Amino acid sequence: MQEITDKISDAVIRRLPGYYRYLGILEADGEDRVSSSRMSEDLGLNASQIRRDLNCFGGFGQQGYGYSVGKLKIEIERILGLDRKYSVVIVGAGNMGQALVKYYLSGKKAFIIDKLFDTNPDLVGTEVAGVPVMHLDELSKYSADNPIDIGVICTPKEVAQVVADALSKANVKGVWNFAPANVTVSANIAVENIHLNDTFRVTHEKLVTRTNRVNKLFVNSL
Amino acid sequence: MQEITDKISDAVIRRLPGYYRYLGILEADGEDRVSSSRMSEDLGLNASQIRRDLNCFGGFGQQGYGYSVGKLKIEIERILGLDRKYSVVIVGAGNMGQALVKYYLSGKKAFIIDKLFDTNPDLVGTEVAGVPVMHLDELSKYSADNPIDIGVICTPKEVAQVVADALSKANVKGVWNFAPANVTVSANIAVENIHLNDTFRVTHEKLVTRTNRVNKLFVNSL
DNA sequence: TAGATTGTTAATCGATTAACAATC
DNA sequence: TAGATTGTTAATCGATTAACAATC
Repeated sequence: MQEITDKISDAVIRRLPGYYRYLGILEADGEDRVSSSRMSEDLGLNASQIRRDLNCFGGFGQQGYGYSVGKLKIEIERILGLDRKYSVVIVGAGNMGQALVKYYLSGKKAFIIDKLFDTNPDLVGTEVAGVPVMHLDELSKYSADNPIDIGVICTPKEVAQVVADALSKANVKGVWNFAPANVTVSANIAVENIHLNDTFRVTHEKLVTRTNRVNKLFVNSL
Repeated sequence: MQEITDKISDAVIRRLPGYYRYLGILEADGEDRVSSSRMSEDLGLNASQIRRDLNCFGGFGQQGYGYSVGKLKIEIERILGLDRKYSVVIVGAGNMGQALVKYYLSGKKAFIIDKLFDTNPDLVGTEVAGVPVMHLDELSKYSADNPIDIGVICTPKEVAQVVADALSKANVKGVWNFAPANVTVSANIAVENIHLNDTFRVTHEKLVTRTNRVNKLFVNSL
């Protein structure tokens, strides 16, 4: 495994998924190579910045040629850890849990959704897109036999922390929390509080700000 | 309306929702005042940075006292534009659309979800948490009589751009796109491509990186 | 080879932090 | 008033951009 150094900044890491998505589009279009200046145009980023970003992880490019789309995509996939497989369980088989299964995580080969967990008797025993829904009480027993990499919380916020504790006991290695409340776990578990709510707020602020630059009338009428 | 200047950086704006959420918690706990040093401890940010952030918008604090929780919360609410009301329609009444209605946008007084739109005959004519589901073909007529501030795309990615075009024609002022594909609209409409997928990737990268700092064994075993 | 484009250094720009005078 | 804490300036730090030598 490649040594992950602390010197790669969050600013760089935040841009990687965008590069990855872009390279996927190029690949689908049958493009073999891409230069930093082409990427710069398409992504609206400075070409120097792109070269510098990609160089954080090693020299993927070739002078006079540019970058190989396929090779670069594979490298970024590796950096993002998407070349591995992760066992995922989702707690909460409501709309958000189901949306993740059917819509956002389906077809992502890195993330294998093994089980959904819920307490609703109408849902326990059913399947969502082929993924069985078990009762939350069975999580502990299940995890004893089936190591879980990532536990996803898609419950109402009132029970988010309780579920986080249950996931901790189930020895998950990371937690993605989609409930609109912060949860805490012990320091050896990675946790990401996603706060979709904040997205709305930031989004909206961006809306006002960005629009303001374009057309002041619009802001005032909004 | 307060003049929105261009000099407020994205870095500051990204922190505002966190301040807002934190102040809500303090308020619920019955706290009247808070100092930048207390916020610094609780939020893990530098106290200077917090004071500087809050000062971008005017002097909300008082020397020797700190900040009034209630007043500061109202100020940030105003800055984020959450003191207004926005007419929202959601296109796509599947799991993600329903999750937004029932789970993430319910109880947010700034965002009024007027209608859901879908093409599925099983859904058209039903209600989701009291919000009627109309056929997408009716969007144009509906919007002629009912101005829409924000159109939300919760469809499969294959139709995201078509829906974005329909929303443009319906004269929405902003678009939130939850489909995992970029959509483009004319420059006078604000668009936010949310890319929940990227959240997973970044999240996961953070997971690996952060954990690496804590416990190298963990990374290697993951 | 000549042209193109990277990798990388140096310059710039912006954001964070420290320090402290202002002031409640 | 004295103590506390902001608002703000100055110092530091880090990220972005420009420029160009290295090199394919």
